Amino acid sequence: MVTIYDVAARAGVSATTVSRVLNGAKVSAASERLVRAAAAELDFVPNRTARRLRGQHSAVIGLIIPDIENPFFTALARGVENRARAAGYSVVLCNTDEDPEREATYIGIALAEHMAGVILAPADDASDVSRLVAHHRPVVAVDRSLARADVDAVTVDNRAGGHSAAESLFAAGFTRVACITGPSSVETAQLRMAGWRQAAARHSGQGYLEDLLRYADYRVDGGRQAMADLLSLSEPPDAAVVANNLMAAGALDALHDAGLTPPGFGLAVFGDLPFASFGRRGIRVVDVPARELGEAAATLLLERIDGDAGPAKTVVLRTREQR
Amino acid sequence: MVTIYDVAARAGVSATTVSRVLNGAKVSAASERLVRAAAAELDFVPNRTARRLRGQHSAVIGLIIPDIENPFFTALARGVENRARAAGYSVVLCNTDEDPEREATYIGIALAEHMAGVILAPADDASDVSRLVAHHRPVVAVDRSLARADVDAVTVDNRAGGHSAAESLFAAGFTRVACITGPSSVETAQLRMAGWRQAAARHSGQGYLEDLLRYADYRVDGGRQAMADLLSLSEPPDAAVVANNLMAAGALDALHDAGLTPPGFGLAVFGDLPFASFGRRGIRVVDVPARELGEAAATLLLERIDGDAGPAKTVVLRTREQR
DNA sequence: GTTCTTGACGAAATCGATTTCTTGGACTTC
DNA sequence: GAAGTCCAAGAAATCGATTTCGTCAAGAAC
Repeated sequence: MVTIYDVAARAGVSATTVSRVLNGAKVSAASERLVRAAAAELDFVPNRTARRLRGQHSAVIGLIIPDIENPFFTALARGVENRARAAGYSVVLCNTDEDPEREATYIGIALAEHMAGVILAPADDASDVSRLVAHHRPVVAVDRSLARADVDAVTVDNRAGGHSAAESLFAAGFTRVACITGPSSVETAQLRMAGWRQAAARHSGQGYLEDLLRYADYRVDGGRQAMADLLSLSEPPDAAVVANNLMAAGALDALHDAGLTPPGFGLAVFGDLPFASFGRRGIRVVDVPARELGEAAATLLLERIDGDAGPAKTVVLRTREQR
Repeated sequence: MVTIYDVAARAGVSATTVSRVLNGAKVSAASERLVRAAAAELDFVPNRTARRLRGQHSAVIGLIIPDIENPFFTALARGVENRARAAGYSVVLCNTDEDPEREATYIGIALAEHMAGVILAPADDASDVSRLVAHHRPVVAVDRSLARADVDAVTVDNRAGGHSAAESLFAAGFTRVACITGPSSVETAQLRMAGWRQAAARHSGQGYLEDLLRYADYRVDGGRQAMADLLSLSEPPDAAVVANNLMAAGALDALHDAGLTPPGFGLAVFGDLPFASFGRRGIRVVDVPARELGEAAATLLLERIDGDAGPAKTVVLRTREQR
């Protein structure tokens, strides 16, 4: 292992001088040349661990997401990374698999690693960031807010999105518009459903509302089963609002099995279906700006890292209906 | 910041004893109780930075991938993570966007952070891991091998996969089987194409081979354009082997525009098309075991970290044709 | 010529946990 | 009861970079 002492010895100066060269402090041109030459010859790599121990800060941001295989979260990660990189920070991605225990583990790691801050897409309402808050480590919640903690958050207007999705299906002439939403313990699932419910109640009264509502799990298989179940009703729906991209893939599969396809059967989906443009024709997509969510969260976090101590903010981004 | 000295003072013991309790060394039951109580009361979190500086090793594995939005690589990441977690390591995901410069930056970070090892899905043939090798840091290449470096690698039998994909299309009665492959500078693109070429030459002579071969960029738009281009030939193909999942999504789109769909038009694809099962019907998928690739790479890396100093190995996983 | 300023640079303290080396007391053994 | 053994636990060194403080010499000011 090459240390600054090795470099110093080789250059015939002190470790202090080497450190100064590395960090751009004032040093004579001659010393600087000697040090740079010695560092290059020895292929010296400064030890970040030592630097961090001394400096007490880390230039690393932790990003904790529930499902790395969901394109929504990878797009979000991309947004975080873009913004963080521009500010000189690296991003460490942690995948919890929707498991609160793994989430807690990663929060512990973020603490112990002295990461500059954490962006968390909470697994569910029970997510506990109190340890981060107690240690004054900046936190931003993204996608879902944390009801129980007073931290910054970035979300989208889920209710409005659900409402306009349902409205546009009614406007297109569909009359029995169902809803497949996520787990009832998840905020986004509740809000998107609430938007649908409001539109559906207006257009067709309270009558069939509960019949056409299904809570699933935000996964492909859950969407498939929910749609199959809806189609088996004696009076099946002729359209549906689906609350996320994965369930929509499953729902499409179930429709296909029943010989139905959009736009014959009306379908409005929260979030894009990447790599599926060929199968997406005729579907109404409520665009959830994943990358922008990530960018906004990173911006908030960087402000906190820079010392902003104001009260917690929530940023709400607009959803937009495509086609 | 709470340190072990604070805990020690509170418990009325020395820092040494606190450290021993934390690391499971022999300590009297009474001391252990005191220390644990004090640590809990103070919400003590051991500083990993200090621990790492002293211990000289980090329990963090770097995983460098070219495109975090490609499900192939996220599945691979999942495999790495599973294996690494089981062995007590954390995984840090780094996304290079196919940019060799960003790749070099992350390799530098891996060095400076003293990560235990690095798993690299190389951006292209020019990837330079010589700095890692020079510092004796374990490296495993995955998906693509590194011709110029003598390091462990995990790949799939790309040539055999390309061959059997083409063969199965011929066997199904198609006669003009095209190939859309990746950049000519990328090993997997060359090998998959070579497998197709071998089968195509046998079934139909050398005649039209070059007419039906297109080099694209492993991205959705590239696949769309290549397929559109092939379909505009005076004698268009009736089937195609597509060398990765993203290009296949684009190709399907182009087919759809031309009013063609599998299985009427034969399509064999390397890699799965997640979230697109509804549109995948009739497509032959050459299953690239992404997760298993990641697991195998992690296994190799962990062996190296544990001190295995044998000569470089290459592990080749079998592809499997689905349906 | 003496005092003051300025600038370059080195010695040593520091960050927090681990580890080696010691110490002191309890317990055996003959 | 003296010598030897064992064990818990503390003092201090250690990891590698940064930073404070101090030194020394060259040039400025009077």
